[in-house]
Amino acid sequence: MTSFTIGELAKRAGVAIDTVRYYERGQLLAPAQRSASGYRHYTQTELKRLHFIRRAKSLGFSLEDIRTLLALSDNADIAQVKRAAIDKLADVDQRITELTRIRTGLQTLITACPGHGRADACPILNALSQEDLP
Amino acid sequence: MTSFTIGELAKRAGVAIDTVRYYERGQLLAPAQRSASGYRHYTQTELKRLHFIRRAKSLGFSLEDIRTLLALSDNADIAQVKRAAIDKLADVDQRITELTRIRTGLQTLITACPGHGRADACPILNALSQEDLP
DNA sequence: GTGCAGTCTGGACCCGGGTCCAGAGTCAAG
DNA sequence: CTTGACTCTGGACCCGGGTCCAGACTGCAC
Repeated sequence: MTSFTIGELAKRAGVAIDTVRYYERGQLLAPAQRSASGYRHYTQTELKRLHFIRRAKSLGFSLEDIRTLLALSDNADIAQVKRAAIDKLADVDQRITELTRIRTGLQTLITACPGHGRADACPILNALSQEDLP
Repeated sequence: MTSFTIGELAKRAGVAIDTVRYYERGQLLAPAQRSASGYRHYTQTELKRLHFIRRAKSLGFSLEDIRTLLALSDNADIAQVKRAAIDKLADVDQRITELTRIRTGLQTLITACPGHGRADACPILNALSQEDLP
């Protein structure tokens, strides 16, 4: 089985070497082996695992979330993996809803603001200085 | 005009006293006055401002973002206010777009996952292990 | 066998957003 | 006037998620 060094691994995954070691400290990713001299050696398995970590992170999972996902996937507990994903989706939906609400508010204010004239004619100033936003 | 102490303010806004002082250090919120002995005194105006800060924070704005939003209300130049609001709107749109991308990814995986059976039938685990990362 | 790139370790540092603490001063009830 | 709760300041510390050393060792090519 071909193996490669930490530099190779990092390069193939597009992350920094320090990040790989950081993940190792955080129990997310261990090298398949160590050489006699202490060099870390990785295989496709670890590369996939690292890809998994990066992919999950890009989907908004924290490293803590990912630790959990990895533990589940090591157990092949599909039901729990699906539940974790559903929870995360609910999270994301919540954030989108909130942002959409503020977006609407901002849009309304911008549309109503003439962009010139007296300060008390500016709905943006009025809304921010006096009112609770939604 | 009724005023209250930092403890009152913190309690009414549901934040820690230290957080109020932290916001003050970060130029987000200053007391209306200081007593002769140095005690901070706040009014409804500051309470509203603090509520605004917490709301904006809960929506995912950084304190830096919030500083900008709040600066709008201190600014007499309506054209500049409007421009800043438009910038902020673009920010919000960007966040929504990013979150929507994440949401779509998650939704697709969840829909395709049977939630039971063999691990290699779980698209969540499989997708997270793929090498064709976005 | 030497030179240079790569790797090792431990620890410091960064940023954002707080949180906690010590020691001193203040306010108000009893 | 005392006592207990509150507040003041400056600075240390925490967490997450890295990033960057220094100094020593290793591996490979020439």
